[in-house]
Amino acid sequence: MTHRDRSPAPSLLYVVKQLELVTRAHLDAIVRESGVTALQYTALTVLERREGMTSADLARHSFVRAQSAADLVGGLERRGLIRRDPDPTNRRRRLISLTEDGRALLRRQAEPVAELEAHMVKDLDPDQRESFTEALQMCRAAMSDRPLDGD
Amino acid sequence: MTHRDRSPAPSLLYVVKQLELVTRAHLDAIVRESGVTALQYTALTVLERREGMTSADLARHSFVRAQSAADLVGGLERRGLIRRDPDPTNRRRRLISLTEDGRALLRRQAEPVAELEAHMVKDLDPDQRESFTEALQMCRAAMSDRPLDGD
DNA sequence: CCGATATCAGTTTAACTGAGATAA
DNA sequence: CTTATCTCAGTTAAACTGATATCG
Repeated sequence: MTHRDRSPAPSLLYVVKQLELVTRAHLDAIVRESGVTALQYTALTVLERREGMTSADLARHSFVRAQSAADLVGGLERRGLIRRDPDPTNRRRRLISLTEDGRALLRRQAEPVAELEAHMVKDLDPDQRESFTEALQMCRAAMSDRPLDGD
Repeated sequence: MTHRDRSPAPSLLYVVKQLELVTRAHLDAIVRESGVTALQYTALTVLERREGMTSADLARHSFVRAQSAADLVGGLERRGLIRRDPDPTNRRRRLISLTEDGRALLRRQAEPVAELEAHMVKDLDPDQRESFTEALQMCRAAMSDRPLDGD
Protein backbone atom coordinates (compact mmCIF):
# COMPACT_ATOMS: atom_id res chain seq x y z
CA MET A 1 0.00 0.00 0.00
CA THR A 2 2.56 2.53 -1.09
CA HIS A 3 0.00 4.99 -2.39
CA ARG A 4 -1.55 5.69 1.00
CA ASP A 5 -1.90 9.47 0.90
CA ARG A 6 -3.87 11.32 3.52
CA SER A 7 -3.68 14.72 1.81
CA PRO A 8 -6.94 15.99 0.32
CA ALA A 9 -5.26 16.77 -3.01
CA PRO A 10 -7.44 16.06 -6.05
CA SER A 11 -4.46 14.44 -7.68
CA LEU A 12 -6.33 12.89 -10.60
CA LEU A 13 -8.22 16.10 -11.33
CA TYR A 14 -5.00 18.04 -11.15
CA VAL A 15 -3.03 15.67 -13.35
CA VAL A 16 -5.79 15.80 -15.97
CA LYS A 17 -5.55 19.58 -15.90
CA GLN A 18 -1.78 19.52 -16.25
CA LEU A 19 -1.91 17.02 -19.08
CA GLU A 20 -4.39 19.20 -20.92
CA LEU A 21 -2.23 22.29 -20.41
CA VAL A 22 1.01 20.76 -21.64
CA THR A 23 -0.78 19.00 -24.49
CA ARG A 24 -2.42 22.18 -25.68
CA ALA A 25 0.93 23.98 -25.67
CA HIS A 26 2.38 21.32 -27.97
CA LEU A 27 -0.63 21.22 -30.23
CA ASP A 28 -0.64 25.03 -30.49
CA ALA A 29 3.01 24.95 -31.51
CA ILE A 30 2.26 22.43 -34.25
CA VAL A 31 -0.84 23.98 -35.79
CA ARG A 32 0.20 27.62 -35.37
CA GLU A 33 1.82 27.52 -38.81
CA SER A 34 -1.64 26.91 -40.24
CA GLY A 35 -2.96 29.99 -38.48
CA VAL A 36 -5.31 28.19 -36.10
CA THR A 37 -5.27 27.50 -32.37
CA ALA A 38 -5.28 24.05 -30.80
CA LEU A 39 -8.95 24.52 -29.96
CA GLN A 40 -9.87 25.48 -33.51
CA TYR A 41 -7.91 22.54 -34.85
CA THR A 42 -9.62 20.01 -32.60
CA ALA A 43 -12.99 21.54 -33.45
CA LEU A 44 -12.17 21.03 -37.14
CA THR A 45 -11.42 17.36 -36.52
CA VAL A 46 -14.77 16.96 -34.79
CA LEU A 47 -16.60 18.75 -37.58
CA GLU A 48 -14.85 16.55 -40.11
CA ARG A 49 -15.96 13.39 -38.37
CA ARG A 50 -19.52 14.58 -37.94
CA GLU A 51 -20.52 16.51 -41.01
CA GLY A 52 -23.76 18.44 -40.76
CA MET A 53 -23.49 19.51 -37.14
CA THR A 54 -24.83 22.84 -35.99
CA SER A 55 -22.85 25.00 -33.60
CA ALA A 56 -25.37 24.01 -30.91
CA ASP A 57 -24.54 20.35 -31.60
CA LEU A 58 -20.86 21.16 -31.26
CA ALA A 59 -21.53 22.96 -27.98
CA ARG A 60 -23.28 19.94 -26.49
CA HIS A 61 -20.58 17.65 -27.77
CA SER A 62 -17.83 19.77 -26.23
CA PHE A 63 -19.46 20.71 -22.90
CA VAL A 64 -19.53 24.43 -23.57
CA ARG A 65 -22.34 26.95 -23.98
CA ALA A 66 -23.84 27.53 -27.39
CA GLN A 67 -22.38 31.03 -27.43
CA SER A 68 -18.84 29.76 -26.86
CA ALA A 69 -19.20 27.31 -29.71
CA ALA A 70 -20.62 30.06 -31.90
CA ASP A 71 -17.53 32.19 -31.29
CA LEU A 72 -15.31 29.29 -32.26
CA VAL A 73 -17.32 28.40 -35.35
CA GLY A 74 -17.41 32.06 -36.37
CA GLY A 75 -13.62 32.15 -36.36
CA LEU A 76 -13.37 29.06 -38.53
CA GLU A 77 -15.94 30.48 -40.95
CA ARG A 78 -14.12 33.82 -41.26
CA ARG A 79 -10.92 31.92 -42.08
CA GLY A 80 -12.79 30.01 -44.78
CA LEU A 81 -12.16 26.62 -43.19
CA ILE A 82 -15.83 25.76 -42.80
CA ARG A 83 -19.08 26.75 -44.47
CA ARG A 84 -22.55 26.99 -42.92
CA ASP A 85 -25.59 26.29 -45.04
CA PRO A 86 -29.21 26.54 -43.98
CA ASP A 87 -30.80 23.22 -43.05
CA PRO A 88 -33.54 22.71 -45.67
CA THR A 89 -35.70 20.96 -43.06
CA ASN A 90 -35.26 23.69 -40.45
CA ARG A 91 -34.32 27.16 -41.56
CA ARG A 92 -33.29 28.11 -38.05
CA ARG A 93 -30.36 25.68 -38.13
CA ARG A 94 -27.15 26.26 -40.05
CA LEU A 95 -25.33 23.05 -40.92
CA ILE A 96 -21.56 23.12 -40.82
CA SER A 97 -19.34 21.49 -43.41
CA LEU A 98 -15.63 21.74 -44.11
CA THR A 99 -14.39 23.68 -47.08
CA GLU A 100 -11.58 22.40 -49.26
CA ASP A 101 -9.24 24.74 -47.34
CA GLY A 102 -10.41 23.16 -44.10
CA ARG A 103 -9.79 19.65 -45.41
CA ALA A 104 -6.39 20.66 -46.76
CA LEU A 105 -5.44 22.02 -43.33
CA LEU A 106 -6.40 18.74 -41.68
CA ARG A 107 -4.46 16.74 -44.27
CA ARG A 108 -1.42 18.95 -43.77
CA GLN A 109 -1.44 18.57 -39.98
CA ALA A 110 -2.59 14.98 -39.65
CA GLU A 111 0.86 13.46 -39.55
CA PRO A 112 2.55 15.78 -37.01
CA VAL A 113 -0.51 15.65 -34.75
CA ALA A 114 -0.60 11.86 -34.89
CA GLU A 115 3.09 11.91 -34.08
CA LEU A 116 2.40 14.11 -31.03
CA GLU A 117 -0.30 11.79 -29.81
CA ALA A 118 2.01 8.82 -30.28
CA HIS A 119 4.68 10.63 -28.31
CA MET A 120 2.25 11.20 -25.45
CA VAL A 121 1.58 7.47 -25.02
CA LYS A 122 5.02 6.26 -26.04
CA ASP A 123 5.84 4.89 -22.57
CA LEU A 124 2.59 2.93 -22.26
CA ASP A 125 2.55 -0.69 -23.35
CA PRO A 126 -0.19 -1.67 -25.84
CA ASP A 127 -2.53 -3.03 -23.17
CA GLN A 128 -2.19 0.03 -21.01
CA ARG A 129 -2.68 2.25 -24.04
CA GLU A 130 -5.98 0.62 -24.86
CA SER A 131 -7.05 0.69 -21.22
CA PHE A 132 -6.10 4.37 -21.00
CA THR A 133 -8.19 5.34 -24.01
CA GLU A 134 -11.16 3.47 -22.64
CA ALA A 135 -10.70 4.91 -19.15
CA LEU A 136 -10.60 8.47 -20.46
CA GLN A 137 -13.88 7.96 -22.26
CA MET A 138 -15.50 6.30 -19.25
CA CYS A 139 -14.42 9.14 -16.98
CA ARG A 140 -15.73 11.66 -19.45
CA ALA A 141 -19.06 9.84 -19.63
CA ALA A 142 -19.33 9.56 -15.85
CA MET A 143 -18.74 13.28 -15.44
CA SER A 144 -21.19 14.17 -18.21
CA ASP A 145 -23.96 12.16 -16.61
CA ARG A 146 -23.55 13.78 -13.23
CA PRO A 147 -25.49 17.01 -12.68
CA LEU A 148 -23.45 19.99 -11.50
CA ASP A 149 -23.52 20.41 -7.74
CA GLY A 150 -24.82 23.94 -7.58
CA ASP A 151 -27.80 23.26 -9.87
CA MET B 1 -29.34 14.49 -32.95
CA THR B 2 -29.80 15.22 -36.62
CA HIS B 3 -26.24 14.90 -37.81
CA ARG B 4 -24.81 11.61 -38.96
CA ASP B 5 -22.44 9.79 -36.67
CA ARG B 6 -20.06 7.62 -38.58
CA SER B 7 -17.16 8.64 -36.37
CA PRO B 8 -14.02 6.75 -35.64
CA ALA B 9 -12.65 7.12 -32.13
CA PRO B 10 -12.03 10.73 -31.22
CA SER B 11 -8.41 11.69 -30.75
CA LEU B 12 -6.88 11.22 -27.34
CA LEU B 13 -5.91 14.87 -27.27
CA TYR B 14 -9.54 15.85 -27.69
CA VAL B 15 -10.86 13.49 -25.02
CA VAL B 16 -8.29 14.83 -22.55
CA LYS B 17 -9.51 18.32 -23.33
CA GLN B 18 -13.15 17.36 -22.85
CA LEU B 19 -12.43 15.55 -19.60
CA GLU B 20 -10.63 18.61 -18.28
CA LEU B 21 -13.52 20.88 -19.29
CA VAL B 22 -16.28 18.83 -17.72
CA THR B 23 -14.15 18.17 -14.63
CA ARG B 24 -13.44 21.83 -14.11
CA ALA B 25 -17.14 22.68 -14.36
CA HIS B 26 -17.92 20.21 -11.58
CA LEU B 27 -15.01 21.31 -9.41
CA ASP B 28 -15.99 24.96 -9.88
CA ALA B 29 -19.53 24.16 -8.77
CA ILE B 30 -18.24 22.48 -5.63
CA VAL B 31 -15.68 25.02 -4.48
CA ARG B 32 -17.63 28.10 -5.54
CA GLU B 33 -19.26 28.25 -2.11
CA SER B 34 -15.81 28.84 -0.66
CA GLY B 35 -15.28 31.76 -3.00
CA VAL B 36 -12.48 30.21 -5.05
CA THR B 37 -12.23 28.86 -8.58
CA ALA B 38 -11.26 25.29 -9.46
CA LEU B 39 -7.82 26.54 -10.44
CA GLN B 40 -7.30 28.38 -7.16
CA TYR B 41 -8.46 25.33 -5.26
CA THR B 42 -6.09 22.96 -7.02
CA ALA B 43 -3.25 25.44 -6.53
CA LEU B 44 -4.03 25.45 -2.80
CA THR B 45 -3.77 21.66 -2.68
CA VAL B 46 -0.38 21.83 -4.37
CA LEU B 47 0.85 24.54 -2.02
CA GLU B 48 -0.34 22.49 0.94
CA ARG B 49 1.68 19.50 -0.15
CA ARG B 50 4.79 21.50 -0.90
CA GLU B 51 5.15 24.18 1.74
CA GLY B 52 7.75 26.82 1.02
CA MET B 53 7.27 27.03 -2.73
CA THR B 54 7.76 30.29 -4.55
CA SER B 55 5.36 31.36 -7.25
CA ALA B 56 8.10 30.58 -9.77
CA ASP B 57 8.23 27.03 -8.38
CA LEU B 58 4.49 26.76 -8.79
CA ALA B 59 4.74 28.01 -12.37
CA ARG B 60 7.25 25.34 -13.29
CA HIS B 61 5.19 22.69 -11.55
CA SER B 62 2.04 23.72 -13.41
CA PHE B 63 3.46 24.39 -16.90
CA VAL B 64 2.54 28.08 -16.95
CA ARG B 65 4.58 31.28 -17.09
CA ALA B 66 5.81 32.86 -13.87
CA GLN B 67 3.45 35.79 -14.43
CA SER B 68 0.39 33.55 -14.67
CA ALA B 69 1.31 31.84 -11.43
CA ALA B 70 1.90 35.24 -9.82
CA ASP B 71 -1.64 36.32 -10.74
CA LEU B 72 -3.03 33.17 -9.20
CA VAL B 73 -0.93 33.44 -6.04
CA GLY B 74 -1.84 37.10 -5.72
CA GLY B 75 -5.52 36.20 -5.67
CA LEU B 76 -5.00 33.60 -2.97
CA GLU B 77 -2.98 36.07 -0.92
CA ARG B 78 -5.63 38.81 -1.19
CA ARG B 79 -8.23 36.33 0.06
CA GLY B 80 -6.02 35.53 3.02
CA LEU B 81 -5.68 31.86 2.08
CA ILE B 82 -1.90 31.94 1.80
CA ARG B 83 0.93 34.05 3.20
CA ARG B 84 4.23 34.92 1.56
CA ASP B 85 7.31 35.46 3.72
CA PRO B 86 10.76 36.46 2.53
CA ASP B 87 13.20 33.60 2.20
CA PRO B 88 15.88 34.38 4.81
CA THR B 89 18.53 32.85 2.53
CA ASN B 90 17.45 34.82 -0.54
CA ARG B 91 15.56 38.05 -0.11
CA ARG B 92 14.41 37.96 -3.70
CA ARG B 93 12.26 34.87 -3.07
CA ARG B 94 8.95 34.91 -1.23
CA LEU B 95 8.04 31.55 0.26
CA ILE B 96 4.38 30.60 0.25
CA SER B 97 2.58 28.94 3.14
CA LEU B 98 -1.09 28.32 3.83
CA THR B 99 -2.89 30.39 6.44
CA GLU B 100 -5.34 28.83 8.87
CA ASP B 101 -8.15 30.10 6.60
CA GLY B 102 -6.52 28.29 3.69
CA ARG B 103 -6.26 25.06 5.64
CA ALA B 104 -9.83 25.37 6.82
CA LEU B 105 -10.99 25.77 3.22
CA LEU B 106 -9.18 22.60 2.20
CA ARG B 107 -10.63 20.68 5.16
CA ARG B 108 -14.13 21.91 4.31
CA GLN B 109 -13.88 20.84 0.66
CA ALA B 110 -11.84 17.67 1.01
CA GLU B 111 -14.79 15.32 1.24
CA PRO B 112 -16.95 16.60 -1.66
CA VAL B 113 -13.88 16.85 -3.90
CA ALA B 114 -12.82 13.31 -3.05
CA GLU B 115 -16.38 12.25 -3.80
CA LEU B 116 -16.19 13.95 -7.21
CA GLU B 117 -12.94 12.22 -8.04
CA ALA B 118 -14.42 8.89 -6.97
CA HIS B 119 -17.43 9.56 -9.20
CA MET B 120 -15.16 10.19 -12.17
CA VAL B 121 -13.53 6.75 -11.90
CA LYS B 122 -16.58 4.87 -10.59
CA ASP B 123 -16.93 2.73 -13.72
CA LEU B 124 -13.29 1.66 -13.75
CA ASP B 125 -12.35 -1.55 -12.02
CA PRO B 126 -9.52 -1.31 -9.44
CA ASP B 127 -6.84 -2.50 -11.86
CA GLN B 128 -7.91 -0.09 -14.55
CA ARG B 129 -8.08 2.70 -11.99
CA GLU B 130 -4.49 2.18 -10.97
CA SER B 131 -3.37 1.82 -14.57
CA PHE B 132 -5.23 5.03 -15.47
CA THR B 133 -3.54 7.07 -12.74
CA GLU B 134 -0.17 5.78 -13.81
CA ALA B 135 -0.86 6.37 -17.48
CA LEU B 136 -1.92 9.97 -16.88
CA GLN B 137 1.33 10.66 -15.11
CA MET B 138 3.39 8.93 -17.77
CA CYS B 139 1.69 10.94 -20.51
CA ARG B 140 2.24 14.13 -18.59
CA ALA B 141 5.92 13.29 -18.13
CA ALA B 142 6.36 12.37 -21.80
CA MET B 143 4.84 15.68 -22.89
CA SER B 144 6.89 17.68 -20.40
CA ASP B 145 10.15 16.18 -21.64
CA ARG B 146 9.42 16.98 -25.26
CA PRO B 147 10.48 20.43 -26.47
CA LEU B 148 7.79 22.50 -28.15
CA ASP B 149 7.80 22.19 -31.92
CA GLY B 150 8.19 25.85 -32.79
CA ASP B 151 11.24 26.35 -30.56
C1' DC C 1 27.26 40.97 -16.26
C1' DC C 2 24.07 37.17 -15.89
C1' DG C 3 20.27 34.32 -14.29
C1' DA C 4 16.29 33.85 -11.42
C1' DT C 5 12.54 36.05 -9.04
C1' DA C 6 9.10 39.24 -8.63
C1' DT C 7 6.17 42.95 -10.22
C1' DC C 8 3.68 46.20 -13.40
C1' DA C 9 1.06 46.92 -17.44
C1' DG C 10 -1.23 45.47 -21.35
C1' DT C 11 -3.07 41.74 -24.60
C1' DT C 12 -5.37 37.53 -26.08
C1' DT C 13 -8.05 33.35 -25.75
C1' DA C 14 -11.98 31.29 -24.59
C1' DA C 15 -15.00 30.52 -21.44
C1' DC C 16 -19.12 32.88 -19.19
C1' DT C 17 -23.97 35.65 -18.70
C1' DG C 18 -27.97 38.04 -20.38
C1' DA C 19 -31.21 39.77 -23.92
C1' DG C 20 -33.63 39.29 -27.98
C1' DA C 21 -35.16 37.54 -32.75
C1' DT C 22 -36.94 33.72 -35.37
C1' DA C 23 -38.38 29.10 -36.69
C1' DA C 24 -40.51 24.41 -35.68
C1' DC D 1 -46.93 29.04 -26.10
C1' DT D 2 -42.81 26.68 -25.72
C1' DT D 3 -38.48 25.33 -27.05
C1' DA D 4 -34.29 25.37 -29.81
C1' DT D 5 -31.18 27.95 -32.49
C1' DC D 6 -28.73 31.77 -33.51
C1' DT D 7 -26.86 36.40 -32.75
C1' DC D 8 -25.35 40.60 -30.26
C1' DA D 9 -23.17 42.68 -26.43
C1' DG D 10 -20.67 42.67 -22.38
C1' DT D 11 -17.98 40.14 -18.60
C1' DT D 12 -14.68 37.10 -16.44
C1' DA D 13 -10.90 33.77 -15.99
C1' DA D 14 -6.60 32.70 -17.01
C1' DA D 15 -3.33 32.27 -20.06
C1' DC D 16 0.02 35.22 -22.75
C1' DT D 17 3.97 39.11 -23.84
C1' DG D 18 7.10 42.73 -22.73
C1' DA D 19 9.58 45.79 -19.58
C1' DT D 20 11.82 46.69 -15.32
C1' DA D 21 14.00 46.21 -10.70
C1' DT D 22 16.56 43.49 -7.45
C1' DC D 23 19.04 39.80 -5.41
C1' DG D 24 22.76 36.29 -5.49
